Amino acid sequence: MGAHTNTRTRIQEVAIKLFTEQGYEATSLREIAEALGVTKAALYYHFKTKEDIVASLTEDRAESIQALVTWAKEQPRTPETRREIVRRYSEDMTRGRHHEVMRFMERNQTALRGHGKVEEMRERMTGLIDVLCEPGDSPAVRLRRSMAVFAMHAVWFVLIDQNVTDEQRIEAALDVALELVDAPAG
Amino acid sequence: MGAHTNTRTRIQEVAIKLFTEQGYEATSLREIAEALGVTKAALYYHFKTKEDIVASLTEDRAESIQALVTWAKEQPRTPETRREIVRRYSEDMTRGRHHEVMRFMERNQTALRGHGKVEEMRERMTGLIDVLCEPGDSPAVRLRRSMAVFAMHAVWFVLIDQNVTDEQRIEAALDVALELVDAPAG
DNA sequence: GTCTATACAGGGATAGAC
DNA sequence: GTCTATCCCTGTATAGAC
Repeated sequence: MGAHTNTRTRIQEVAIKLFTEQGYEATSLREIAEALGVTKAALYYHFKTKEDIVASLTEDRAESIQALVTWAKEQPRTPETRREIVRRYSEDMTRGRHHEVMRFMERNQTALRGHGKVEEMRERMTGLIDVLCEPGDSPAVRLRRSMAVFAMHAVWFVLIDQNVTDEQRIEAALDVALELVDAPAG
Repeated sequence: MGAHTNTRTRIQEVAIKLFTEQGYEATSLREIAEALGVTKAALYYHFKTKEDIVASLTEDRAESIQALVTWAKEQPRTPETRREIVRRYSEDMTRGRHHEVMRFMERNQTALRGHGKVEEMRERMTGLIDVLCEPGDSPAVRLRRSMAVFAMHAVWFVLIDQNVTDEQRIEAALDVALELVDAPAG
């Protein structure tokens, strides 16, 4: 790992920041380059295209989710399994840049349409919702399970201007998500 | 109301469709014009800028939300008031293009940064969450209330490939949202 | 590994004819 | 009310020097 490793990482950091704040399409490679004090051409040395930067950002995340889904498929579909999926997912979100990546994807959904790696991630997310549901579940139950997962993303970008620690976020998300994956009261 | 009224409406219809499907930035005025069989310049007769098209789309929606928030502020902050807010919001979403507008906004959040009318709507949404909360509420409760509102949006764009009727969607959203605005069990 | 310079396409927007 | 023609800007991407 030479000096280029550092530059590559710095590009990723600045890119995810700007993509999230200003939008993917609204952020030009020139802006990213300027924020780093390099030129556009330097970026093209590290990433073949703009899309490639996004791909590099989502790869880790996709693997994590896939590992969880694979594990979940080997378990019985019980309430306790669902709770364990939620716990593992929540814990996973605290690692690396995972919640930043999810935020970036939530906020740029349409702009990322058709990007190979992004579509792949979308499919994995659908797989995750699926293992939280059974074929006969009502729309309300399916919605509840989707909201459980979304709550674990959303907690990282709602509750702004409140001063909330990371620990409080994790606790709040778990609380809400666990409630939502339990059978509806009734 | 001359023939231009029709064209204006058709522009809005095509615009919201393409903005939602492909993304706001990814959709050019040329595309919208071609889909309508007119030219870019024709669009500029009806709307001063691209941003203006978005503004025209969000105006009705912003007024609706504001009316609800104004009403809510005059009520006591009781569980029953929260439930009534949810019922009214849910009902409102079934009118006009409201849920299409929300979907469009959800999917293009960053791209719409800084657009006057869009920021205005964002503030109104924050106001809505606020009337569902009290100052001392925990992060978990605030998250729960945010998720209640989001569930009423999300139900219109999750649960795809299931064949779900509009009535079923409304029922499911109400079910989940009402649960989420009630005090946490505990 | 990073630069300058440049090609090339496509965007939003305007002027003025019909 | 809609057209053609055009301006100007910014985007992605590449070639080739250092």
